[in-house]
Parts: sequence; C-alpha cells; structure tokens
Amino acid sequence: MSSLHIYNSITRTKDPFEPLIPGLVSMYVCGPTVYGHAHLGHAKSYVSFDVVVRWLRHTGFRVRYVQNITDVGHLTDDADDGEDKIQKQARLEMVDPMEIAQAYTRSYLEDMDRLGVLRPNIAPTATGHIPEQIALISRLIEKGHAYESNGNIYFSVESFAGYGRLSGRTDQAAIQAGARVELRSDKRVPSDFALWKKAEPGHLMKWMSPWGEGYPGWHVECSAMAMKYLGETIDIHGGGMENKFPHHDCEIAQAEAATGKPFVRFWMHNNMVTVDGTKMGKSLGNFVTLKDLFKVFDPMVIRFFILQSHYRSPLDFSDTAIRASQTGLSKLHDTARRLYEAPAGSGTLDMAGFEEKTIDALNDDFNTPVAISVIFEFSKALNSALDRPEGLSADGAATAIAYLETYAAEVLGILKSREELIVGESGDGGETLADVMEVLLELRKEARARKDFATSDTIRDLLLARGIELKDTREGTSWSKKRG
RNA sequence: GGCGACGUGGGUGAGUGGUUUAAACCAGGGUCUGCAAAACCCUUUUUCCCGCAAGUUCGAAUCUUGCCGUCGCCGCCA
Repeated sequence: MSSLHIYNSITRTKDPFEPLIPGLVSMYVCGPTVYGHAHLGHAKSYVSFDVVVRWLRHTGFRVRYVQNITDVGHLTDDADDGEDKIQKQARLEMVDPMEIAQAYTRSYLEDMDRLGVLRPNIAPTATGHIPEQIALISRLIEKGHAYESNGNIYFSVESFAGYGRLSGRTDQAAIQAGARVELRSDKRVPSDFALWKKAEPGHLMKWMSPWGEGYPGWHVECSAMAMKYLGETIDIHGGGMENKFPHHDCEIAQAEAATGKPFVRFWMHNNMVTVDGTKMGKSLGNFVTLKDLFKVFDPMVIRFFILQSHYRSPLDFSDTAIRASQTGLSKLHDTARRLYEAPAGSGTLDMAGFEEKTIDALNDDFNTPVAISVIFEFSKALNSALDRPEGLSADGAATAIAYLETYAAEVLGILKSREELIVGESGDGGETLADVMEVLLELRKEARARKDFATSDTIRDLLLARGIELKDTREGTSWSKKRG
C-alpha cells in the first residue's frame, strides 16, 4: 500500500506527506480577487484543491481549510500607479466598491457550489482582517524588516536572507536589470514591496492605521490570515503557479521575518488553463466564464474535464475537448445507472486491484487522470460482468457500488447520486414521470411486437428530443434523462 | 535579458530508466440490434506515435548535453 506523496514546489520533489500535528492538516489556498465572474482557470485551481482536501479527509485527516477572498482592489498598473481593480469595476458599474466585492463573492461561491467544490472551513476577507494586517506590519517594522516612506510601508527585501527561494529568483541584481519595476523615490530598493499604501485622494477603500489612512498591500493579507487561523507554520499552501513570484515569495518573507519560523511546509502550485496554447486570463480577454459554460455543459462535465489532466499540467480548453469529456462522463453514468438497476444474479466480479490502483494514483501527488483511467477500466470490467447471463451477485454489486460511490463520487466528485441517476425512483415529480414513462414504454412495446417500427421510432425520437433516452436491452427498455 | 515549464497516436491526455508489446477518454471501424442507444472488440504482428541530434547505460519516451518549437512568471491575474 502506498503512502501520500506531494510535489513540493520549494523542494521540487515529491515528498512524503505528514502533517506537523498528527491527524490534523492545516491548509491555505489563495482565493480569488472578486471583481469579475470566475472563469475556467479559477475552476481548475479550486477543483484541484478540492480533490486534495477530499482525499486528505478520506484518508483520515482532519483538515482545516482556509481560502481567502481578496476584496481589496490592489492596482491595475505599475507597482505604484494605476487604479484599484475593484474601484475601477465599481466606477464602471456605478456602484460602491464593496457592492462589487460582495456581488462577485456571491457569484464565485455559486459557481464553486455548482462545480461541487466543498466550501472552505474559513473564508476570510481581506477587509475583515485589517487589524491583523496592521499588527503584522508593525511587527515587521519593529524587527527592522520594513520601513516607512511617505506614508507607505515597504518590506525590505535585503533584510531577509533567502528572498526569492521559492521562485528561484534570488539574484536581486539580475531581477532588477530586466525588471519593469521602476525605481521609485520612496523605495530603498526596486524589489522592495508594499505592505501598506497611503490612500491617494479619491481612493475609496481605505482604513486608518498608525501611518495614516491607507490600504494594505496585496501580499500581506495572506500571511496575516493564514497565520491567524492556521498558526505560524502551516502544512500546505496552495495557489496558482503565476503567484509563485512575487506573491508567494513575499508571503514567505513577511511571515518568516516576523516569526522566525518556517511558514509553509508544502507549497502546491497548479498549472494554467490555456486556449490554443495561450494562457486564459482576464487581461488577455480570452477567458470563458463558468456561468457561460454552465449554459451549455453540466458543471460536473467541467469538473470531469479538469480532473482528466493533472493539476500541475496545463489544460488546453476547446469545445471538442469538453465535448469529449461530456460523452465519456455520460457513459460512466450509464454504467452506474445500469449497476443500480441490475437484478441480482450469481456472477462475481474480479476487483483485480482496482481499489489499490486508485489509491496509489491519488497518493501519487493526487494523480486524478490516472485515478479516472482506473475507474474506466473498472467500468469496462463491470459491464462485461453484467453482460454475462449469470449477471452479478448482490455482494458483487454492493462492492462495485461502494467502489464507485467512494472514489468517483466522494473523492473525485464526478459521479451523480443514485437519486439523480434514476429519475423515477424518488421525488414527487419523479414518480409521476415514472408512471407516464411506463405507459409510453408499454405502448411502444406493443408497437414493436406488431413490427410497427415507425410508431416505436417516433416515440423514441420524440422523447430523445426532450432529453429522455431509451435503450432496448435484454431485460426490456430502460430510460434515462440525458444530461452530462 | 533573468527565472521556470513543456513538446507523446487523428484529437484530449497519463506514464518519467527494465510487469510499457505507452493508460484512459474522444473520434474512426466492427459485433450485437428491426434500426438505434448502450455494451463489448479492433485501429497495423517482427525496430519506427514518445520534437530533432548526439551521449550515458546491458537497456531510455523516461537521465545528460546541444538544437528547434511552444508556453508561463519578472505590473494585475487561479
């Protein structure tokens, strides 16, 4: 039996995972800046980390999962210029910045719910933790790692040995040579980064601080909130790969300079969604929002599509690729439905290590594509067993159901529940529908018996046009709602 | 310019030194079916589907070097 290994961005190897406190995992993932609807890139990140949490919990850990909501704008332009992103959106929509933050927070949570992403245990907002951020900044000033300049507070990169260790950007001179960061008169060194910014006239989101009215820098919220809820050393910190530098390097610097302790034990970074090989991003305008995708595809199809590639691999988006996933997932659902409806027989199913292979895949740095491939191999074996005249015994069916419900449903979240798969079995509307379908199928059966195929095909076609699919099998005709 | 990735069959996408004769999904073909759907089987059997070229090794898609190509980060972005 394998044990869990996680690829750690800071060691650049797959390291065996054990939490600092036995049995309890502390995990922080960088959340979204809420100034627009979430797109497929967000989905890839949060679905991936959702599986991480689900797998850790499944294997017996208690996980405290914190994911922030960045509801302070930060800047659109250069390090010190440009407009706050949320404020800009507020201006465009002619509402208060906080309305923007709140509206898009709700939008984000709705989208994640539909994708089956479990809510974090704590979802702290940056604006709700201004005192904690001020406290952290004060601590850094006291220890000589930060300085004030014109009402702005900057972190002194030179004061912290090992800055840039995560991204590999440790040569500050080299960075500065090619960097677009312009030397500002109030920074000592160009790569110093802002902890607190003085509010310019007209800036709407601002708070009082020991250094006057202003607002926190982007990096400081994550360090402050992660340490508040998870302690000074946390087990897992996740985020998008594009945040390695500068965001995560800055987080490390702030936290470790303040506490003198290691901040994060395992860094996890997920890769990008691309469109025609180019990153999907807001600034490029080539993004597709989840709300638009959900109009065409079942959210579970999107989730399945994402998990068919590894979280550290880029995922190329295209209509044909998602449609391929849609077909594949729908066949898996057909198999599950067939299993639920199968009459008890006497045959057995050789599980042949399917469970072990699934566990091995997930323990190997959450290799969801391999886990899914094992589930499909299992599906094939299961169908072959059900095809045999002796069918599958009640015990065999129970084992098969347990396997699917554990790994496909509970851990990966790519299998609908029995109730969803078998429409007529529960629910008020469902029972009526089941009765009506029974009548229709009886009529069609009679038509087929007298070889009136025109009538039988008409019934089938009209139902299919309404999303109900018929299948003539040895045991009779079965029907299901065609979705995803 | 600096830092970091990647390049696998018609498409998506695993595998990262020897159970690999490269997983799984889609597409294509076949069996079954009144016709479908689903299911199952097949898609080249002897070196050649692992970007190209050298090298290390008994053995490489898998390690090293060079080259070509694509991408990410160095304002903001999952």
